[in-house]
Amino acid sequence: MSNKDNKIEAEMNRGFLQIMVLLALENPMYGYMMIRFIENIGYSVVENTLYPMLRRFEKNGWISSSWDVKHDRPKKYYEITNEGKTVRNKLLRIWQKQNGVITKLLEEVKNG
Amino acid sequence: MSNKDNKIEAEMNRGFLQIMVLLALENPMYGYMMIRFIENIGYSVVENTLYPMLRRFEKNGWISSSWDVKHDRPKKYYEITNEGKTVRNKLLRIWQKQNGVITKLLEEVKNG
DNA sequence: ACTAATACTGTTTACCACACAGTATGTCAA
DNA sequence: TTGACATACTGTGTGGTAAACAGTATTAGT
Repeated sequence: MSNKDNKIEAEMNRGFLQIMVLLALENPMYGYMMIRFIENIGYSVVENTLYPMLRRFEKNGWISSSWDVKHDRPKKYYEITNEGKTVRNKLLRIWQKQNGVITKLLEEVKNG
Repeated sequence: MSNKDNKIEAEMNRGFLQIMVLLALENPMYGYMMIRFIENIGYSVVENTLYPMLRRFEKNGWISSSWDVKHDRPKKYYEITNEGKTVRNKLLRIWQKQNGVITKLLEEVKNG
């Protein structure tokens, strides 16, 4: 059951995580930093989800990266591109539409 | 590109569609009826997404079904179960949490 | 020296949205 | 009366992604 619950949450993360990451990368950030950033705002992502996602987004041209090798360990900073912003806005519009549908249906459920 | 966009929307539907269907099935409905119902509230699902989903949910015990063979074509009516309502509420809590995160991040983006 | 935190890469699995394909009945206009 | 369209469902295959599992290497604290 806890197993099935994890599956549910994984499904819920699809779509949402993409928006969250694209919004977060309005400010440059590297992977590990983002994991903690996300925890600070009350959510969580695991490494094995976030890192492949960042590589995928870069491949898509939605974000760009640059290595910071000046301070201690090398850090790969990512930042959203203009194309990424376009995608982000598109995703946000879909999200808001979906949120409207949910709100509407919820009201109907409440009002019997 | 339009191809990639479709993929994005497919991803956005994961999670959301589950909530929408579980909310809609507060009132008994059969598949085809739900497709039109969803269109009426300003969204859309294709048959090949909805029908397998309904079968899956029934297998999970989230919804139950019964055939209506009295009127013209046979219709498979589905309805949410108590277990389904528990799942639905869980999904809604996740959705609202995610919505909170997005709202928060959006404000930060707007405020520079 | 050892442990934990930091910061990343690589491979594999399970699941799902949707495309593609098919079956069968009911309705209505030319 | 036939042919198109709506209704109502089932079945199979594909591609993309979250997350499990696994590994590498550096730095900080004890």
